[in-house]
Amino acid sequence: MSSFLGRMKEYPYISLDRFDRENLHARAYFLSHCHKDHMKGLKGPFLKRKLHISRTVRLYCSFVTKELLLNNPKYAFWEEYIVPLELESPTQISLVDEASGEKEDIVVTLLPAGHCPGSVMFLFEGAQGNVLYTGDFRLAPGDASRIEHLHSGSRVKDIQSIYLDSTFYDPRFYQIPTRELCLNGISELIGNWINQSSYHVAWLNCKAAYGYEYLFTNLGETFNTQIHVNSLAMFKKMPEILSYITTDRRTQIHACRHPKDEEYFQGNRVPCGCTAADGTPLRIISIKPSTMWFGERTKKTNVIIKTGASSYRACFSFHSSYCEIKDFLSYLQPVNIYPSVIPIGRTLTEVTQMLRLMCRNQSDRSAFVYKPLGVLKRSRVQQPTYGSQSDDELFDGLELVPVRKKMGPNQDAKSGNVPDPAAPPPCESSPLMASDVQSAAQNYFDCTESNGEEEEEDADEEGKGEQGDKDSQTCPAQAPKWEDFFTTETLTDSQNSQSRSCCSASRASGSQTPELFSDEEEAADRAGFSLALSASSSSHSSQNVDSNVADTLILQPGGGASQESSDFEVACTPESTEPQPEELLLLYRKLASGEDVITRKGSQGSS
DNA sequence: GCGATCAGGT
DNA sequence: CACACCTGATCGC
Repeated sequence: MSSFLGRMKEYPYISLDRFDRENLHARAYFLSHCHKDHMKGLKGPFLKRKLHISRTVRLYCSFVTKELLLNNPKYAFWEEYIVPLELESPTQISLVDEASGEKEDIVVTLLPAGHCPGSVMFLFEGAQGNVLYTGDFRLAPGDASRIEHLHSGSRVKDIQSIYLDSTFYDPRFYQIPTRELCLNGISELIGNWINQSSYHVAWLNCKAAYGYEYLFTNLGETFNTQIHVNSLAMFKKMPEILSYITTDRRTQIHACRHPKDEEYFQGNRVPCGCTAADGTPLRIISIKPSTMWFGERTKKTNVIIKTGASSYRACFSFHSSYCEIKDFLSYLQPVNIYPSVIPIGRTLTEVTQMLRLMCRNQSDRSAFVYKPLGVLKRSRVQQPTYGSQSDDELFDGLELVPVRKKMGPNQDAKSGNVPDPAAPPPCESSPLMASDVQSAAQNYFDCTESNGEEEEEDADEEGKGEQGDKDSQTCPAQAPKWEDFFTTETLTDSQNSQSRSCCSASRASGSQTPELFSDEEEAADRAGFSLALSASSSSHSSQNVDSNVADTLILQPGGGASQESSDFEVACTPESTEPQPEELLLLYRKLASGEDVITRKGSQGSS
C-alpha cells in the first residue's frame, strides 16, 4: 500500500494521489489512477471548501480517470475542477500562490502506466529538474524505451528523481509472468471448461477495483461473448470496454460480485444467482486472479493453480515485478529514487539501499550516459513530416524509421488482439486491448506485431525541437478519448529488448529460448556501448498562450484533436545514402541491441 | 449523523 | 504469497 505522502521534494507546491493533511494547501492536484488508496482525502469537506474559494486549484488526470472518478457521486463536486489531459501531451501549468500571487511554471506529461484503465505516470519538467512520478505501474521490460517523452531527441531525458511504485521491488518477486502468458492461461482454462456444455460456467472472482477490464475484453473477444458484471455505468463512455461486458446473466463467463459471493459459489451459485432456464444445475468453476511470482532461477511458471475441486487461482498482476522495475530504472538512471511502497517484510532503509544501486551515480558513471533507445512505436496514419533540421538532433532524417506498416483504424485490431496459438511462446507485453481501444491507442504506438517478429531496436524518432513554438492549445473538446486505457498494452515489441532485460521471456515461460543475461553482464554490455552525451533537458519555452483552462497551456505542436506531435514524427527518408556520423551512432545502437548491422538496412520496412 | 481509523475478511 | 477493496466496530465531533 502506498506510503507516499503526496508531495515531491522538487515540486512541493503540488500534491499527487494524496489529498489530506499538508496536501490541502497544494496549488495543483494530480491523480494517477482511480484506486481508493490513491484518493485519500479526495472527497474531504476541507478540499471541497477550498475549491470553492480558489480560482486556480485544479485536479489533473487522464480522461478515463476523470470519467471513472465522476462516476462515483461522492466525487461529483470535482467536476468543474478537473482538467483532463491527453496522454503524451506536455502541458504547462502555472502553480499560483493565490495569497501572494507568486507563480511557478511546470510542464507535466501523462505517460501510460499499465496499471488500470486511465492510469498514468506524471513526468514533471521545471526549474527543479525532470521528475517522474510513476503512480502504480506495470510496464514490461523495454517499455520505457518506447515512451517518447522520456526521451529528448534520441536520448533518455535527464531524470532527477523517480517516485517509484516499489510494490514488488524485492528479489523475492523476481519475475511475474507477462500479461499475455497469464491471459493465455486463463483463456485456456475457461475454454476447456465452457466448451463442454452450455451449463459450464466460469466465474472470475475479481476484487472490487479497476484493472481487470483487459481480461474481460480479451476473453470476450476470444470466446465471442460478453462477460457478466454488476454494472456498466462507469464504462458508459468507453465503448471499447462496454461491448465486452453485459448485465445479462445468461452468459458463460461471469465477473459479477456479491457480498457473499464465496458462499454463493460454495452453494454452486454464481454471485448474480443465475440458473439455467431448464433447471439444469450449472457447473461452475471459480477463477481468482491473484499475483504470483517466481524467483530468478525458476523455470516453470505455472500461471494457473488449482485450489479446490472447482477453484483456481490465476496469475494476474497490477504491478511490475522486480526485474521489470529494474529494467525500467536501469534504463532511466535517475539521480534519486524514492519508493512509494515498502514491500511486505522490508524496511524503508532496505528498500532505499537497494534502490540506491539503481541510481545514476551508483553506476559509477558520473556523466549522463547515452543508451540505446528502443523502438518508438508510432504508426500514426499520416504523412511523415520532416523534422527539425537542427544540427544537434543527431538522428534527424535518418532512415531509422521504420514506422512499420500503417494500418487503418480497425485493420489490425483483430489480428493483434488474440494471440496466435501457433506462434512461439509469447514473451513480454502483449496486445491485450479491446480492438477499439487498440486502434485508438495506435495514435501513439504501433500495436501490430505481437508474436515475436524481429523488430528494430533503434530509435526512430527525431528530437524534440523547441517545444513551445507552436501555440496550439487544445481544448480536449469532443468526445473523450480512451487511448490511455492501457496504452502500454500496445507496446508489443518488448521481445526485442529481452537481451537487455534482466529477466528474459525464457525464464518467464520456461521455454527454450537460450539467452539468459545476468544483470552484471547486461550492465557491462551496455556500458561498453555507452557514449557520453550530455543530456539536453528540453526547454519548454512556451509562451503564454490562451488555453481553455486558466493557467494551463497544452503544449501540442500538432494541435487539434488528433494529438499529433510532429516533433516526434519520423522522417521517412526515401534514400539515405551519405555515411554520416549519425549513422555511426545508429550502428552503435544496433550493435548494442545485438542486431545484425550488415543485413538490416534493406529490410527495414518489412517487419 | 458523519467521518476517520482500525481489525478482519476476501 | 499480495492487492484493493469491503464490512463492521469504535471513537471523536
